[in-house]
Amino acid sequence: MRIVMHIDFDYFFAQIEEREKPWLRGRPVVVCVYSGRTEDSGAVSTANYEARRYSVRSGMPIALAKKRLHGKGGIFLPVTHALYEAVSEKVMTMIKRYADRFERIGIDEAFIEVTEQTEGCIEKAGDLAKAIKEEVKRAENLTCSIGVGPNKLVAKIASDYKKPDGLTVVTELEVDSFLAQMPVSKIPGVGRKTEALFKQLSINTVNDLAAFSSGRLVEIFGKKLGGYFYRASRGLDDEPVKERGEPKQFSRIATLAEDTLTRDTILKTLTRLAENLQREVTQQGYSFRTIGIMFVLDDLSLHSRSTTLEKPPGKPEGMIAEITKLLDASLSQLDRQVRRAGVKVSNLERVKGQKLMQDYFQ
DNA sequence: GTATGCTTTCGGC
DNA sequence: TTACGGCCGAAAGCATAC
Repeated sequence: MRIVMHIDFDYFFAQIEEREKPWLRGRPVVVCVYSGRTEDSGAVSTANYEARRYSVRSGMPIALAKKRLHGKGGIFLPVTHALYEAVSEKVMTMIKRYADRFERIGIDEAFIEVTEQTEGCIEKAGDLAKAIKEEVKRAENLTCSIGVGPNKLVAKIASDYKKPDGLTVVTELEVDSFLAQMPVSKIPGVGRKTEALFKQLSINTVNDLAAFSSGRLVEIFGKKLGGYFYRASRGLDDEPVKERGEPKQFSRIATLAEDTLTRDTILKTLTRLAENLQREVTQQGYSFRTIGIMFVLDDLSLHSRSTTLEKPPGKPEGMIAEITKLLDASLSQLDRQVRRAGVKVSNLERVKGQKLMQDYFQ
């Protein structure tokens, strides 16, 4: 049997800010992405648990978070992404040393497979999880929550079970009873929409879901997703823990000073983003064949359009020319004003002769 | 009928 | 009363090739 661990750092950005500024401890701390449009426009990235007590959540408008924390001594800070990246790099390197295999999921999460070094012994895995938590606390003064289970699915649900600073170990024998009474929304991939659909079908708990036949689920959700739900409700999952490969896309998006449909205004922003993006992608040693633009309209709906070229655009001007074409094609279709504009490149290929970043550290 | 590739949308962090 | 980021990967939806 496999043993997999999911490690999730608690309110990562806000925790790092607290660590850097200890006087913030005990107060509601809200880390924000300010869009620059008005004083408070933007969204909440992360909030610490004091702020969450007042129902401040990731993704909510900053103005709403301020309202919820009115008179509560809330601290609002802008994101300092370079700092979080640097901290992430350190803790991930630390965690990797404990792993047979390591898979980083975003900036503050990772799966590790530990089957071999624990010889499949779940008690050893629990001790290992404790050791990881202690080292992370000692070396970086950060807490995390860890779930241990027979696969990625169970480990992920387990890490969410007790937080912050939690540790939940689920043995193979315990999987069914652990999952049975969970709300279906705890299953990764079940978001607001799927949850609502489940509710219509009187599926509220994982147990309810497990009572559905595989055929019925496939009918409703299709072969892939239906099959996934069928297996997930039984705690079954054989996704391997695998190193993250090469990146698949790069993008930049920005909020415009005001909603608009003026071609020139939008093109200026797209051009700036494209130049910035191209610099980054080139520096990282990639070329790209697919170029896309995307818009968030004034009702927050999404619109995007992309094109794939025969070969990578040689110079920035080539990229800008494509973006201009895409913009003109889009503008004739848009019936709402543009709030945010972005550029995306994909279909990446490593440029030969380019040194990998990691080669510099040998 | 199935595999493959491209574009657009969705959802997580 | 309303309020609203910046990324990423993957799914969905579609067309085409075999």
